[in-house]
Amino acid sequence: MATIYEVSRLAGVSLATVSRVINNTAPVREATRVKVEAAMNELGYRPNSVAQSLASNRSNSIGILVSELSGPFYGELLSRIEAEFRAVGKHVIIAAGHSDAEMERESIEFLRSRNCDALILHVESVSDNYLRGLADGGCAFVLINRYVRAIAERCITLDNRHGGYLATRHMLQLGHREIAYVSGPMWKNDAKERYAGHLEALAEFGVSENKALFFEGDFQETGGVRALQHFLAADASFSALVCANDEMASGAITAAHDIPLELPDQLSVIGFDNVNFSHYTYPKLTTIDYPIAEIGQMAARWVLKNVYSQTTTELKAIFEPRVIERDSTQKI
Amino acid sequence: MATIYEVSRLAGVSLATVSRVINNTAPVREATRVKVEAAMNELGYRPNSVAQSLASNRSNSIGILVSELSGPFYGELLSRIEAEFRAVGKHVIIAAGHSDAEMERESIEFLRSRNCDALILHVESVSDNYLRGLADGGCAFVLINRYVRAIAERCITLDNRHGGYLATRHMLQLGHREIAYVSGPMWKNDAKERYAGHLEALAEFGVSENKALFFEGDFQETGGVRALQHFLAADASFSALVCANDEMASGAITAAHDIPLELPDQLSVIGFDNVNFSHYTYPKLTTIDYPIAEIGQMAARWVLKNVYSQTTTELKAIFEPRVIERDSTQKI
DNA sequence: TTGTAGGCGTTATCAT
DNA sequence: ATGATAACGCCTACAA
Repeated sequence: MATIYEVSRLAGVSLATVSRVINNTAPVREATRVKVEAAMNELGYRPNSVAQSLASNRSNSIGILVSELSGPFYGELLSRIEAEFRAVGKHVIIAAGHSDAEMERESIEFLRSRNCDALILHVESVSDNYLRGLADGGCAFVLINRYVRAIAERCITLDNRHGGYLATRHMLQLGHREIAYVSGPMWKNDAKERYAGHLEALAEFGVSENKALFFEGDFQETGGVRALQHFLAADASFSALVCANDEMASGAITAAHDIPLELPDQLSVIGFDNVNFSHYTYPKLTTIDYPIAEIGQMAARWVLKNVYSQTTTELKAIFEPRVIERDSTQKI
Repeated sequence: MATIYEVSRLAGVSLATVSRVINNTAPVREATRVKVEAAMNELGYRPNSVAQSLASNRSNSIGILVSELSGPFYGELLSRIEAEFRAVGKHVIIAAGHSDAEMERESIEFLRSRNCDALILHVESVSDNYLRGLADGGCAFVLINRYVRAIAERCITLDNRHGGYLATRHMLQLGHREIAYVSGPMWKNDAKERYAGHLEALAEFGVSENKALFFEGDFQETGGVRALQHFLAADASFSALVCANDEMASGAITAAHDIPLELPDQLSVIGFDNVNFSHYTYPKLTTIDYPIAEIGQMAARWVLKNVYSQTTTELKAIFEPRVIERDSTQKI
C-alpha cells in the first residue's frame, strides 16, 4: 500500500499538503490539489485508517452491542444502523452480549479498547449503576430499549407499557374477558413493563387479575408452547392469549394447531414486536408494532449529532407502539 | 487513558518490558512481571489497540461482508462468526453488500482500508475475475457460498446442486410427478445450481421438464406468493411445489391458505435453507438444511489457521445439504 | 532478563 | 498556501 509520503513525493509537495487535500482541512491551491489527486490515483493510494485514528484520536468506528446477532429483531436493528453510518463513511464493530451481565460488561470493555468513537448499547443485564458510571467516565454511548433516569438524555425507548396496554385492550375491545397472559422473563425490564400495561388495561375494563392466567415464559418459541400446554393442563378457561413477544405467540399457535384448536375461532392470539416472520404464521399474527429500524436509525443519529457534531433531523427519545391487526384475533 | 509509558514509570521499568508482559513475547522475570501488572491495575491501563495495530501491522479485526444484515440466514452466520472470533479476542467489522456489485466492491475497499487482517466474504455480484485479482493482490480472504476455481482453496460452499436434487427427489419419492419449481434470480449462482439439481432429479426419474411449471422468483416471500398465483392463473396442473428457499416457500404457503388450498393434502411444498422460522409456518415446512452456522464457523477457522497461524481442527470446504422432513409434504 | 531507539502512517502546530 | 516537525501509543530489532 502506498503511503501519504510516496504521494507527496510523486506530487512534489509536502506530506502536510497531501493531508490537507485528503481531509480538506485547509485551503489548497487548485493546481496543487489536482497534482496531488493525480498522484493519489496513480498510486492507488488509500489512507491508512489506523494511522489516521492514532493521530487524530478518532477511529470513525462505532461499537454496537446487542444481545444476539441472530433473530429477526436484532437483524433489522443492525441493518439500519450499519446503513446509516455507512452512508457517512463510518464503520460498525459489532458484539453480542447474550443477556449476560458479565459478557455485556466485557463486550463494552472490548469495544472501548477498540477506540470506538461511540457505542450503541442494547443491554439488559448490566446494572443501571454500571451504566451511570460509564457515562460519568466519559464514554460516549446511547442506550436502546432501556430507560435509566440518571442518563435519560441517552435513552431511546419504546413505550413498552403502553404496548402491553394496547395488546390487552385490543382483546378487551373484541369482547374477550378471560385473557391469559404469557410474559417474558420478569427480570427483564420490557417484560415487566409490558405486563404492567396488561394489568392497566384489565383494570380499565374492570376485569380482575387472575393469577391462574399468568405464565412466565422465556421470550422463545418454546416458551409459548409450554405456556399453552400449561394453561390447558390447568384447565384454565380463556378465550384470548396475549403474548409478550411474537416468538412465544408463534409457539402458542403451533401448539394450538397440535391440540387441535381452531384459530382464531376458539382462541385469539396477539403477539408483540411485529418481527418479520409474524405474518408467516397461520393465521397471520396480530401484534404490536415495535419500530425497531426507526429506533436504530435514531440511535445512529444521536451519535452523529452528539459525537460527530453533524446536524441531523431532530432526535426523538420515545417511540410509540401500535396495534397491527391481522388474522389471529377475532370478536368473541 | 493511561499509556504504556506511565505504566513503565510507575513500575520502574522500561516500556519495552511492559510491552513484553502485555504480549508475553519474551521472558520476563517473575518479580518484574508482578510489578508491572500491579502498575497496570493501579492505573486501569488498557492497551490502545489502534497504536498496537499501527506498530504491529495487525489489527486483530476481521471484516465480514454479507449481502444483508437482516434476515434469518445472515443472522446465524454472523452470530457464529462473531462468537468464534470473540473467543480469541478478535473482533468483527461488518458491512452489507446488498447484492450489488458496486456496493460489494466498495465494501471490500472499505474493510481493507480498515486494515482488517482478513475478510470473510459472502458476495454474489462481484465477478470471479475481481476476486481472483483480490487474491493476487495479497488480500487475505475466504469466500462463503461461492466457488471460484482459480481460488478454490479459499472457498467454503454448500453443494447447492445436490440440495436442489434432494428437494425434488424427495417429492418424486413421495410419488409426485407434476412438480412446479420456484427459482431464485437465475443470475445468482446458488439459484442456478439448485435448479440444475432439480432437473437432474427429474431426469433420473424420467420426468421431462415442463417450462410451464417454472417460475423465477426473487428469493423473497412475495416471490412465493406471485409464483403460486402465476401457476394457478395459468391453470397449470401440479401436486408439488419446490421452492428454492424458505422465504418463497412461506409466501407460497400463505398464498395457498388464501385460495384456500389444503396443505399438504392438495399441495406438497418444500423449501430450502431451513432458516429458523421455517417451523413457524403451518403446516411446518419440509426443507433442505443449509448448515449456515457451521459454514460460518469453518470460515472463521480458515482465518484462524491461514492468517493467525493457529492450529485448529481440520478444515472442510464443501458441506452437504440434507432433507428436513416436516409436515408440508405428503405422499400423493 | 532488560533497556534504547527507531519506526508504523497520519494529523496538527508551528513557522514561512 | 505550503513546509518542517513534533506528536499519537505501541512494537521490535539491537544492545547491554
